[in-house]
Amino acid sequence: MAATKPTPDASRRSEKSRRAIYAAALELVTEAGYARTTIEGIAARAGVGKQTIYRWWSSKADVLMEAYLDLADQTAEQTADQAADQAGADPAPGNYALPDTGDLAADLKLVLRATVDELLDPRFEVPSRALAAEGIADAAVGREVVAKLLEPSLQLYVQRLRAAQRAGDVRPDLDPRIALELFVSPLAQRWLQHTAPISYDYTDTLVDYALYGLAPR
Amino acid sequence: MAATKPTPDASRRSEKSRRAIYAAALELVTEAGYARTTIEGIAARAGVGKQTIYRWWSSKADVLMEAYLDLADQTAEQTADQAADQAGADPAPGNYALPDTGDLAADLKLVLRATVDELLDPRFEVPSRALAAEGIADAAVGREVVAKLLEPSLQLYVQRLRAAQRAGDVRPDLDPRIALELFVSPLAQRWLQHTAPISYDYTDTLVDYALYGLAPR
Amino acid sequence: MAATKPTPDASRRSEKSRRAIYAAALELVTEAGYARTTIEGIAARAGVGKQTIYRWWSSKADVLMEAYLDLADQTAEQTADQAADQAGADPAPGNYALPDTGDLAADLKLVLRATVDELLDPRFEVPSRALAAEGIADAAVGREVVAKLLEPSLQLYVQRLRAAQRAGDVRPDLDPRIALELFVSPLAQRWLQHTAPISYDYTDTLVDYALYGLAPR
Amino acid sequence: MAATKPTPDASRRSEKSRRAIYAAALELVTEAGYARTTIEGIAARAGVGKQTIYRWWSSKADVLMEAYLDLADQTAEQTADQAADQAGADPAPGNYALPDTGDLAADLKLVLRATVDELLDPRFEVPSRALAAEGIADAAVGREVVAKLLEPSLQLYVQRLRAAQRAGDVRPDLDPRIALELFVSPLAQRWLQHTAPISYDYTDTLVDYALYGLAPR
DNA sequence: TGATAACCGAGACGGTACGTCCTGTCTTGAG
DNA sequence: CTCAAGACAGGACGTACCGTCTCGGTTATCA
Repeated sequence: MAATKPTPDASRRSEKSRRAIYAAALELVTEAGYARTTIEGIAARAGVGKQTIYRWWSSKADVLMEAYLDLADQTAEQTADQAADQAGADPAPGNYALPDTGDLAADLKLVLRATVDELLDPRFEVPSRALAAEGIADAAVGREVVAKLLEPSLQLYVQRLRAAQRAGDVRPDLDPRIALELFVSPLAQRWLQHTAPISYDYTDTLVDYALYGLAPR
Repeated sequence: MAATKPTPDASRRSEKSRRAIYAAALELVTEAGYARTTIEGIAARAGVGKQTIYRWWSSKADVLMEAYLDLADQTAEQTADQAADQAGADPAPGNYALPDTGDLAADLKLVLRATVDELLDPRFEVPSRALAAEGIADAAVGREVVAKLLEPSLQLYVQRLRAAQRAGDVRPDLDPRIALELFVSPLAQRWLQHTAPISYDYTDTLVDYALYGLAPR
Repeated sequence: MAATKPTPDASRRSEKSRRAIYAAALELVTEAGYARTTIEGIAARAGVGKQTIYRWWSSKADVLMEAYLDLADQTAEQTADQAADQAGADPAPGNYALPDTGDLAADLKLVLRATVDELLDPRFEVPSRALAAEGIADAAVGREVVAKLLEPSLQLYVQRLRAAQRAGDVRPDLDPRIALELFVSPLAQRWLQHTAPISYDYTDTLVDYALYGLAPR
Repeated sequence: MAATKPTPDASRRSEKSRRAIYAAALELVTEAGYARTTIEGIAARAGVGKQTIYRWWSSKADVLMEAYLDLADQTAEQTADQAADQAGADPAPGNYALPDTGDLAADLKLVLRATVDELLDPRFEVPSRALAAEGIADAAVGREVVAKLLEPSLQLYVQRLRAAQRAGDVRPDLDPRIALELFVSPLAQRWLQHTAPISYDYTDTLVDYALYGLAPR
């Protein structure tokens, strides 16, 4: 509630500058990597004074976070528009739920395949990997990354697993927040740390292993 | 193998400086964090010329990597010595295998509980998290981190799971390298990204879920 | 004469703002020095928008110049009022002439002693020194300073010396504009450049040296 | 004596950088003026890191002061060399005394004419005016300017006037330090403040007025 | 008696320079 | 040759002001 700094007046903010800064930040991170991207460089590329960046963002990570969220929002909107063109009215912003066809394994495989696509799309990969790395190194950034990028997606899995529990497809006693990690975390770790390549086959296998366990039946 | 630079003469290297640099690097990373740790700072704290660092290491991450490996080796040696005092001669450096009591679930839970202890020990946590973050941001560092810190540990799980397959405790058709991720990666992600707290209960649960699957039997 | 910019309408100018800007400028210059006085600082102290300053003045030096002239006018008015209270009506603004008692040496010593007083009065010293310095550095400012602050005073000496020439107290062939510099410039230089302290004794000595020369008679 | 900062090691100082900085500072001040000359600009023009300037000098004025002193020394050396070529051995650095031909007026006029030449030489005029202005605005700089540039020259006049007093050409009771100001300060003020042009005629007149006084004989 | 045009406070904006910090290279003198 | 020490060219940091601009909000004539 309380203002800590001279509090800039958001209503007079330059929309043009904001968009130019987002674009410059994403371009530079993609071209040169996060470490070689500088506030000065973003300002220069965006044709903006440095102070305009420092006025509205607290750090390089903060700029990139918002730029990435903006990119994700716009992309989601486009995807939704295309889907709406095909399937009828659905003006909802944000993806609110995982598919539920009744076949849990198939639904999870579908979603994870889409995640693989996204993780391998260079427009998303470079900035989101940079944000993840910065979030690991800096706890404050980490909280933001988890709260705004990671946890919302994970909650969709929680909901889908709860539905599966109600349908009798998942043991009723287990914790969905832990269960989802069995197939999500392995993918995340392979992608983040390059421990091994990721593919549709791999995520399909993860779902099978997780649903039916490692021990023989 | 091949030397690219004027090749420093390793036989004349100052052992004292090397140890002082390791100590300074670990102290500074723990005190101030990786980002605020600088080569100049390490040199000053170690009472060493900057060139001595640049002569033997290629980057801040490289210094910290070796310092951390050295710390881990020394700690492992001490642990081994204590174990040897109790159980007889065992001069082997490095832990070569996971325990195999015949009870796979119990063995995995034991090892994961030890991992939790290590991940929460501040002497290890700060530098290894820094290395992980740097490894995500910088692919070259990432390869080193995976090859020297991560993969060796994972291979121990592969071996234990193969033994379990031979014993009939794990389905014979599944890939151990993927299987191990069901309980290792969730722990890794929670620790790396602070998505949720880690505990003995949590790792025990992971083992149960992974071995017996999410679907009802 | 001709206006180059959108020509502000002087009749609608805010008198309150003008006075607040003068006060703020003089205060800040006195407190912090000319270099650390900024347009933003003056605006903030005066509770005025920056544009109000840029609308009416062309530079920091310009603001200070007017503020100083205003201060000098007001002070002269007060002095004149006091004198008028004692000696009868004299509503004239500005001091029009040096005293002429018939004793040139005494008159000059009196005026120079008053000048010493003014040069050592902190309310005048700081801003006028700042203006002098800026006038030396910047030729445009210099012209203003000389025309508005310096030359008017010097002309009073010219007039008094001309009277002395007519009275036979000064050689008739010499140039009064040069002659006055013999006692005025030394005082100016000592004050401006702190080459040596200034005092009544010093200015008295200057008058004696200048009137009667260095060579023996 | 006591070191206040990490004290750079002067013996390892780069002579090349020092000379490049002097040259760049003088060039920029002459081309663009003191106010538009920046430390960054000097560093860039000299092909030098900014830190190299901040390591050895405390301010822009300090750089320019040393650069100007260096220029003056070198010029004096060249002049002395030329004089020595004509008149025999005279390896003395610095001009130690004013000429003394026995004719005080002639000697003073000669020296003041040389001063006029120097004050109008653009290589000297721009930087020395800048230093004078900065010295008026900033007391610390002012002390340096007076001690290193101004007072040494004035002391030469003191010596010449003392000799004249011994020779009976100047009244024995007067203070040479004040006396010299009668012809030096007017020239200084005209030059500094552009109150009027300076010329040989003008300085000749000053000497005459000062020696023989304003009052009729 | 509104309209309309200015000045006004406020402050965001594109820029420039500041003085500091650190990088990775190079140089010096001691061992 | 290594080493401690640290000067060097370079470049990014985050801050402070510059001078311009735009935004509502008062005035203060004119229609």
